[in-house]
Amino acid sequence: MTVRVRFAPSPTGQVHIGNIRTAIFNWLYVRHEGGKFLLRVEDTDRERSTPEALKTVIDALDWLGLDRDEEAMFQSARCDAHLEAAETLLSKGLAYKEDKGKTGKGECIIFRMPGDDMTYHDEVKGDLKKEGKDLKDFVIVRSDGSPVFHLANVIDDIEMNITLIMRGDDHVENTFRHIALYRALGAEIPQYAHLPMIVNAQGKPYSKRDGAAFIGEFRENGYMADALFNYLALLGWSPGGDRELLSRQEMIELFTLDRVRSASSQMDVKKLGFLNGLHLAEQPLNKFMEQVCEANDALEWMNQADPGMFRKVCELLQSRTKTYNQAAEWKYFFVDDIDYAEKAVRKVLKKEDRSGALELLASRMAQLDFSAENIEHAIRATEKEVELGEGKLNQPTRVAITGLATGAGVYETAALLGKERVVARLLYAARELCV
RNA sequence: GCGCCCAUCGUCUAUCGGUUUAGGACACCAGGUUUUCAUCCUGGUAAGCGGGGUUCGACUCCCCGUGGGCGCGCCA
Repeated sequence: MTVRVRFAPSPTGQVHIGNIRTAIFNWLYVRHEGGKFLLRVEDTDRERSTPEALKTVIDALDWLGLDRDEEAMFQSARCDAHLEAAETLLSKGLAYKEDKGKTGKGECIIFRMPGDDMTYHDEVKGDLKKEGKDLKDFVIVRSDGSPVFHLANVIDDIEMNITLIMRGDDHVENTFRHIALYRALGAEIPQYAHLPMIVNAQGKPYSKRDGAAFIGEFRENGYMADALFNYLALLGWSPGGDRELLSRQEMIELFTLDRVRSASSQMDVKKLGFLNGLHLAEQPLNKFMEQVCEANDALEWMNQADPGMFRKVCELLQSRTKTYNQAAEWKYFFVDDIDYAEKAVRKVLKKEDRSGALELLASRMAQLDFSAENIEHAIRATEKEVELGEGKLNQPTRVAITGLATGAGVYETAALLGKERVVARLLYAARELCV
């Protein structure tokens, strides 16, 4: 029998990293096994399940490359099937009607737990058992006639022929109920695998209060899909050995459930950032450029940037970029009116007056055949002339021509900027900023 | 309260009873390279929650304790 797994989100808003991590593990597992990855939209909450929320889910899956193998199932369309199953259980005496008096709407349908002790094997947590006395009957159809999660979930998993259910471990206790339902319905019981939670520094479930928690936020913050995928895959799973930077293909080959941990793990944004830098640097230049543009499409100057120049800037800065959003700093390459980082100006230009040196440098630069090598010589010569130590004029030059204290190599940066801009900025800095 | 689950450096993890002075990565610290910036390189600090067993031998198995998480809805 071919392996079939599903990702079953409720489209009620943003997609949490814990949820998407569950999707990633399901996907990795099924791609490793050569089975089918399916999507079931649990949209029974008609109030909160909006088309926008559904689109958010789809976008998140697509962004991360979690491709599905069949059309999605919508739970809201399955109500009749759920109710029919409830009737079957009722007719077999496996469920009963009762007015628990909580809603004032009359009787609901309650599933009768067999009362036996139950055990099942969890693919990540091992053998789990629960005593019969702790397994209580539960409502499967509300008194208003709507099916409850447990029923809908199981019926749909049966319909979709799901062979392994991988989900968050907050569902561990539900599993006993679900298995009882499977048995009552005479369906083959799937395998189960429960994934530990992603927690914050306090050990509590990681939430938006702890930082970026939704997949859309990471995307907006300039992270790469491959890096987030890699990072999240490593949260609770390890291929063994010392491997961390992994391609999707490698992860597929290496992914097995017996290497999934059953202890919760803490989100570490710094490590994600590190991994992101690695993945970013590995990209082909064209791909990198494309992504930078996409991530910064709100920046007017970038949209209007000369393509040739933009390419050169990307080439120069790719290796030192951690997130796509950092490209917002590259503005000084493309506009005449640049922003100066106040702190850099104060520390590098004002603290010790470099106006004379910069003025002199500007006049030397103006005569130059403008190559990185010649620029370096010009800076060296200027330092000598004004009796500054070697290298002392590098930072002032950088701040003067870029407005920032960090960037690519200053000679290359100046060369790329072009003589006209460099000279103008040096003069401006010497006359206006050094005082 | 009851039930279930979990427990290795600050963090993510390796270790599937013995090749271990517990390895790697992030972070941090110190040097070096870069006559600048970012990288990069080298080194360092840093862990088996406590107590009992089992065993020739335990981080690894068992029990108790402690701590944390989850569950106990006509939510999903």
